[in-house]
Amino acid sequence: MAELGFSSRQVCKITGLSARQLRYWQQTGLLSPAETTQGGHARYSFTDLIALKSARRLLDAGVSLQRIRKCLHSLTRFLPQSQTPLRELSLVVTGDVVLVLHAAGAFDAISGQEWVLPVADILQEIEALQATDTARPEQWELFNDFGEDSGEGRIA
Amino acid sequence: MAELGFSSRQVCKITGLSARQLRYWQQTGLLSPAETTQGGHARYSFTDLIALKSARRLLDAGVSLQRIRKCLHSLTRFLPQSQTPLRELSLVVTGDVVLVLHAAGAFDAISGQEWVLPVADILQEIEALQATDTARPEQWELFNDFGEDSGEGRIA
DNA sequence: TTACGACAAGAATCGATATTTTTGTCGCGA
DNA sequence: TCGCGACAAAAATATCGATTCTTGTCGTAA
Repeated sequence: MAELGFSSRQVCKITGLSARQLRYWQQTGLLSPAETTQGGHARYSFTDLIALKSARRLLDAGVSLQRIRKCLHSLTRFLPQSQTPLRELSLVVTGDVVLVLHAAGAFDAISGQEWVLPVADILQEIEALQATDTARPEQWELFNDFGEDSGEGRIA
Repeated sequence: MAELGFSSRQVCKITGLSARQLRYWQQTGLLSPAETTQGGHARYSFTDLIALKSARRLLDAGVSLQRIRKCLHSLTRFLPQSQTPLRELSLVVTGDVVLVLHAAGAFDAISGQEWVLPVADILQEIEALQATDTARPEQWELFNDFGEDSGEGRIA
């Protein structure tokens, strides 16, 4: 039976999560232990550990459980699991958003929208629109030329 | 005088912004035309165009003007302009956050915090903690094994 | 045409409160 | 020891009204 997996105690130690959390997450269907002994004791798999540890990280990064659920739920829609080896993903987290970075771009884990503004490309875009005209771009100055707290934000 | 720059009309055409917006943005100090004719007419530089076009994109991506201001303001703190050639940046935008992607990671344009979870690394972490034990990791399944709308989000 | 001033509709933000979630703690029984 | 049920504190979310911010539109003047 020792081969069955990790006990909740072990999981707590490894993941840093509390037993209460494991129980609640199981109740709410976020993650149930891979197996259960006849006695009704949890046995978490190694895979479970990875999931739990990641969830823990998201929590630490300020993502609420609810948001984690949404993200997980959405990700299955946008990531045909066969396609991208999920182990190679990077999750970029801010208080409000979980972005998934893969090969080329990035997208919001909840909406699935892609939102990358390649700043450099904008130059070409403008040049394309105005093949004429004399002024030539010197530098990208969107974020330059204004002091610390001189006022609100100024572009240029 | 034609060399001075772009007229507001031209800018509107190129950027897709309205004249009203240009005026307001100038009033609020977000972006003023590089120069002004004696007659008091705006002359935007090419650099201005880039800034405006980027701002437009951010708006389109759902970022409010106020947020754009904050981002711009914060970015100057976190990006010593000499350091990173801003033209090489990518801005990743979601409804609430503007992330700046540079070389290695990503960070929130407002807080400046870095937030990347390299999913793959978590495996090693666990392995390090548990050099023993029999269960071996098969795959990253944090986002697998739950149907479309079978319930809330389930990890595994 | 270009800019300005003024008014108004539409958005976004802010604050305070109510509601729901998540987690800690305790005692009980297997 | 492990899990369960129950209660309560803490956290997150939702809601609603009051402000404030953006932008469109119009009329006027240079």
